[in-house]
Amino acid sequence: MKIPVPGQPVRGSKTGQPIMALLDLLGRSWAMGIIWHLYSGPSTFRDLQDYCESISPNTLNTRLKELRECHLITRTMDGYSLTEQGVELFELLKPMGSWARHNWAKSFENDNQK
Amino acid sequence: MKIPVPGQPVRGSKTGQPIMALLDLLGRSWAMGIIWHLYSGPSTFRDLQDYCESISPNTLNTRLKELRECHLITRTMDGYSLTEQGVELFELLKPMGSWARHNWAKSFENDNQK
DNA sequence: AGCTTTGCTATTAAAATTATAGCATTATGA
DNA sequence: TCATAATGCTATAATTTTAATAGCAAAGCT
Repeated sequence: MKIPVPGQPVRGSKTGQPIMALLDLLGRSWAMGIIWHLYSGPSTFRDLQDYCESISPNTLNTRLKELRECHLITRTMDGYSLTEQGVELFELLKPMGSWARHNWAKSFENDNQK
Repeated sequence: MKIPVPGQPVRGSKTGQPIMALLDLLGRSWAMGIIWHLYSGPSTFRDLQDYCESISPNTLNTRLKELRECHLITRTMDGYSLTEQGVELFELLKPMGSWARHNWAKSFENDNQK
């Protein structure tokens, strides 16, 4: 799969609008999960495999490469970790966590009719 | 593909933590793009097809079903549109747009080495 | 009655993801 | 020092998603 770069054609935008490139990148399996997890600290490849219960090593490796080329993660002596930009992005993702818990999840409680 | 419901096993969480269910849902092709687009107003099925340049009708339909079952979009007389929750989620997604443009995209400008 | 728009379904092909095994380093430990 | 374990993967094949394309039924003009 082509790595989405702002300014170049990506899914959703022939001109590669940054937000579309970003959505393309993040909308791949496990991408956001990896970022989410790395915020709590650097992880080894195997840590990530454990965290992402059902990811295959191929996919994990592909995702890591993409995220690295897109400047969101990097390798350190302690394993993979977020770059400054990665942290910035996480900060934007973060509010989704509380919204999911406090608002979104609640709306499923009355889903027993159907 | 199983529709991710908070409280039930999803990719990334056997207990279905809300954020994981949300990331699973949004991390599917075009999901965030659809939400992004619908914020600008209700769209018909065909509008969405045009917007999501390369989506197939099957995938679009699948995604629409998922987003509907997860209370993020709904059908109105004008076509598909965001629910209140969908709007809330968009508001959380929105900052990513300016960050992508003003911060993230900039970091690619010096990527001509390699 | 014909033509268009809309919201799909069906079918097939291509691509992504998973599952599983396993290998080459580099510690670690006895 | 030699075995053992941890790490970061690659290879291969099976499965699942997604895309491409055609087309149809229902509703709305004209």
